[in-house]
Amino acid sequence: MASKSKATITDVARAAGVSTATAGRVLGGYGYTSEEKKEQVLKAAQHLGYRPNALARGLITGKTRTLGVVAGDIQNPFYASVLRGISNVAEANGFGLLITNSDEAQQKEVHSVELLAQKQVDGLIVTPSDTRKARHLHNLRAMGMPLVLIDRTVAGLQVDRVATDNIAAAEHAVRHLIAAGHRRIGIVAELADEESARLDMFLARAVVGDPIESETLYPSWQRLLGYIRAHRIEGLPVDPRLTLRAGSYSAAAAQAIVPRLMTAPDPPTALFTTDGTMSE
DNA sequence: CAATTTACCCTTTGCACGAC
DNA sequence: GTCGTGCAAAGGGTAAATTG
Repeated sequence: MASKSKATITDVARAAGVSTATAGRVLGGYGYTSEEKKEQVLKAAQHLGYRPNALARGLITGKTRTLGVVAGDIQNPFYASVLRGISNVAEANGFGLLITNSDEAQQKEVHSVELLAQKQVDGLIVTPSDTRKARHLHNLRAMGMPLVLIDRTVAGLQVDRVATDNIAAAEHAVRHLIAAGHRRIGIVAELADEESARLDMFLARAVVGDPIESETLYPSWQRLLGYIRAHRIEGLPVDPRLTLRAGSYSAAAAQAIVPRLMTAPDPPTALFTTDGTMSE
């Protein structure tokens, strides 16, 4: 009798001889209940194999106790460790997680956000794939959806963000290399070819020390900026020929491009990469 | 036949009432 | 006044029933 269709609060209430309200108060842990009824209800629930219906609960409370996460690529070790942390905190607070990949493509990110919003998540954690325009994220805020950005920011979007100071970190790392005696330090960056013109302009400005709006730069550009600033601080020239554009953050992309630099005349004595996966 | 209304899904919660 | 309990409504969307 207990197995056919799933037991509801009504079934438990009937078996325990109480109202659905009382059964609900025991099972949901809200309101007042006597020890006696509590025992009866729990016993009946156990016997019937009752499992709360989160859909119905969410319908009336307006909460799902579920968070949505849009990661770039969960196979990337960076996202894996970020997700691990999110998962730990969510679980400790009684929240579930819905995780999607954007593959760093905004179209997929928009699709993911829409899907998670339809699933009625209570909040979203997103690594925005485009730091300059993100209408869908602005819309989320306008509709009151709690939103936290990871790793990157979006121009004009006032929300909390968890990120590292990429510029300072890169600057620190490169100065460390300089202090160790290196004078020609190569940099392998994710930078794609189609951004080539913008990058050249960016490089030129950074090298002469123009103030740069660095908040909305991609992390790899921020690290490049840190690399350049370290040179400026230490009074070393930046040789553009030492800047390699891998086009992606994969180890394979780095492997394909680094030998060209190392076999050229006057090769670098140290290498700095803008992404952890490339240094493998 | 299309258009509109009703009935449900399952749980939580406001309200009323009785007991202490 | 506080606690314990039950009734009934509500919540968003849709399938089913009813209306014109």
